[in-house]
Amino acid sequence: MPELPEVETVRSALALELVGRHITAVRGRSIAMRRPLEVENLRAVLTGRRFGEPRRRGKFLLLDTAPAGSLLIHLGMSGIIQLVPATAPLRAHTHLILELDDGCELRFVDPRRFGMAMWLEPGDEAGDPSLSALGIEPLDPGLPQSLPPLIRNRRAPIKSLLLDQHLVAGVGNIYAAEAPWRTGIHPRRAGNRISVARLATLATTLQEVLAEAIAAGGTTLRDFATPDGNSGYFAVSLQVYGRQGEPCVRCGATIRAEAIGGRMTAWCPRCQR
DNA sequence: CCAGTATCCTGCAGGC
DNA sequence: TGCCTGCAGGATACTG
Repeated sequence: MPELPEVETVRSALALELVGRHITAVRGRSIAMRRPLEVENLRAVLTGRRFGEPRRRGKFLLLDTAPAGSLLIHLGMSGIIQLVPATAPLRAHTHLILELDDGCELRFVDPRRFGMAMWLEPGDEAGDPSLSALGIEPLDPGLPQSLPPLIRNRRAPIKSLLLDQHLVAGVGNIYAAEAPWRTGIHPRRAGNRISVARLATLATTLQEVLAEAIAAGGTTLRDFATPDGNSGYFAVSLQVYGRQGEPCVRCGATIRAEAIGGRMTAWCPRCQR
């Protein structure tokens, strides 16, 4: 379940190793994913192209190529990108393989198929429904300013609002639990019942958590067997997520968990209000 | 417009 | 041990 930090870690790893590589062949099998994986189309358009600097928008990865155009990738919740020698054993559920001019392969693996990989023409980026609807980048320095007005008139639980990619792009279930815990805000608290000052603090805290996770990921990730999926969530200690039944590391109360907006959410009943 | 729920898919945990 | 059930999770379509 890659969130923004994992995607950013993949991006920076690819920035080191993928830029300048030519795509010599494209293999795979067209299957249904979040958006249909169309291998024929990808082969036609990608073969012979050269990778440029990879970008990230929310949890989307944009692998720009020359001449213009991008491979748009979302890792869903079980997606993995591997940059490995062509001789490396194939993992199960490897849906797309790009052969490169240096004997390596860029592989897209995704057992649960919640992810996607599709071609994006140069002009299509603004018109793409997924990308154009995305909200603010959480790491944008302006977040503490721009987040409060978006939350203040909403009645949904803050946890659900943080997950809404139209508001902030890239926050997933883990950090939507961690940031409120750090700030002492109850995940069920309605957006319009949180003061502007607290929302600004929440925004700053969110940025801190994400930054720590990215920093930790950068050190975790050495080869580009990239987020190994299993390598788990960066060493960044998750302090509430998944800790239901255990003592709160801040106050000792027992961490609770319930579904909020259909997503499992853990919180401390004592220090989150 | 907004809030809440069902849906896709597989791996894994838990129960018997 | 092994089978079966149920659940997790991101984005989105849909319902009220």
